[in-house]
Amino acid sequence: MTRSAGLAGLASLIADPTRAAFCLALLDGRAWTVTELAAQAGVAASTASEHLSRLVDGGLLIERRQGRHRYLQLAGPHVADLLEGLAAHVDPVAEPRPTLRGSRVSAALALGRTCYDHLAGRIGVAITDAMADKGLLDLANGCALTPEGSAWLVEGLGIAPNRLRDTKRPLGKACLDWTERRTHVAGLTGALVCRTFIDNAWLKRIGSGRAVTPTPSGTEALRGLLGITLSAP
Amino acid sequence: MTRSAGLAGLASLIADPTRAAFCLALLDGRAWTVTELAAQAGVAASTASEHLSRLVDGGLLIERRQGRHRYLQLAGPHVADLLEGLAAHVDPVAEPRPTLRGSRVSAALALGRTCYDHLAGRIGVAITDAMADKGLLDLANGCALTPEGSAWLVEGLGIAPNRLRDTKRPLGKACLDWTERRTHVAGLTGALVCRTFIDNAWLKRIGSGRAVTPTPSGTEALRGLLGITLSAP
DNA sequence: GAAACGGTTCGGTGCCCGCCGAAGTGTTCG
DNA sequence: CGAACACTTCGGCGGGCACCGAACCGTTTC
Repeated sequence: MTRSAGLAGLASLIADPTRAAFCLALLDGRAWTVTELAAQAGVAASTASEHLSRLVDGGLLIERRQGRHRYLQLAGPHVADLLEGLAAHVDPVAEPRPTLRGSRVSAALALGRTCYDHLAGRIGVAITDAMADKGLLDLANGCALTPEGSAWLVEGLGIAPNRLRDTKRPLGKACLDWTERRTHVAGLTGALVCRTFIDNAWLKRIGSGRAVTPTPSGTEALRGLLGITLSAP
Repeated sequence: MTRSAGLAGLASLIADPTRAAFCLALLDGRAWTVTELAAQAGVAASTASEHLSRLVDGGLLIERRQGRHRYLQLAGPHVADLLEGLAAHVDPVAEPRPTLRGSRVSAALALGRTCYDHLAGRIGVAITDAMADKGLLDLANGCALTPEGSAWLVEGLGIAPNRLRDTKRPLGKACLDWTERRTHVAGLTGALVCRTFIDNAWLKRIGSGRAVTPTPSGTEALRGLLGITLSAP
């Protein structure tokens, strides 16, 4: 009885279209302000403020107050997993008709973007496929990291071995992409790969958005490490 | 925009306490009638009927009409995964104070039960732990099935190798148990193990409920195959 | 200090939805 | 055939909540 109330309470946080829009926007892992989110969802700032307070109270978001701004972001990888899991079960929805300006934006997003703390888009899928081909990931097992995969992260990417001993998070985890309709690697492995690529300046963010694009050294690294050559957009 | 509406629509199906109670009851994988679910949730049959129609329309449940009965069950493993994922994120809730009759029922459930199509409770956790100890599962990787695990399913449990080539479902998958607060193996592996134990009459259902208990031959099989000796309840 | 800005609080409005009981349909059983 | 049963449909009631604009508070800028 009380258990169903808890489940319903959690679901009701996401059951409003405006709050759902906030959650989807925040899935890029960055921190947004109240006004930005209000504009994104098309509601008044007062409405957004109330919704966001509910999401914070419900534990889905955390807030960081700074001057006259209030920055909001997802409360952690578990929330991102939760939202991804839900979003993956939404039946294939009618795509909004493409606009001229919209298609340029979505072309950049389709090439590569952050999905919370890992990579998605064509780049994310290509990395996943290449790692699976080399026996580093086991796609039949929910993108599990193989022993060879652990070794590759350490020797190929230069990740400290103790970084792989996260007690809570699964090493490899499948995340369903909604532009490619393909799974790509998330979990601790996805986060470490993304972080390495950004830290090494192999990928850089476009503007203030979540889209990312390879730098020249990144294009080289993708080919050298994984044999990936991205086709033109 | 339309994407957030889809996400909100899916969440709103679970956002009602009565519908959430239905979903939790159906998580045992069996088919229930409208009247049974209405009694379980404490609402009128007419109310339950309307709720259940919504859940069917939303794709979470499927129905099978048979005579004057309407049997309802989860639409598939993906729905069970979805609900498990949500339920796992509900913050540790105040346990309902135990009643005398209730404690006997929950003792049986705590020992062993079906959780959709795999095993949960102390039996489910014990099997998972034993398989991990023998190197058949990789707990750090989301309960992924190792190559040794595949071989064990075929040679130890007598499962046909082609049964392991399910294109869609992950082989191993972690499922969080809410009585043990421990992960246990789900996914295709969990389903095959559960099915083998039931088919071999190593476990039998208690009454019409979802609780299961080992038979004498099952106690023997648990010790012989995995070295498991269950302590008294 | 004044003006601009980001955010919050507060009334008020309208809509949606969960609930029930009563009446109706179809099935089973005697 | 009639009674019991499982379920559905309908009307009506009540509560909750998403939304907005206006007023207000604190910060930044000029």
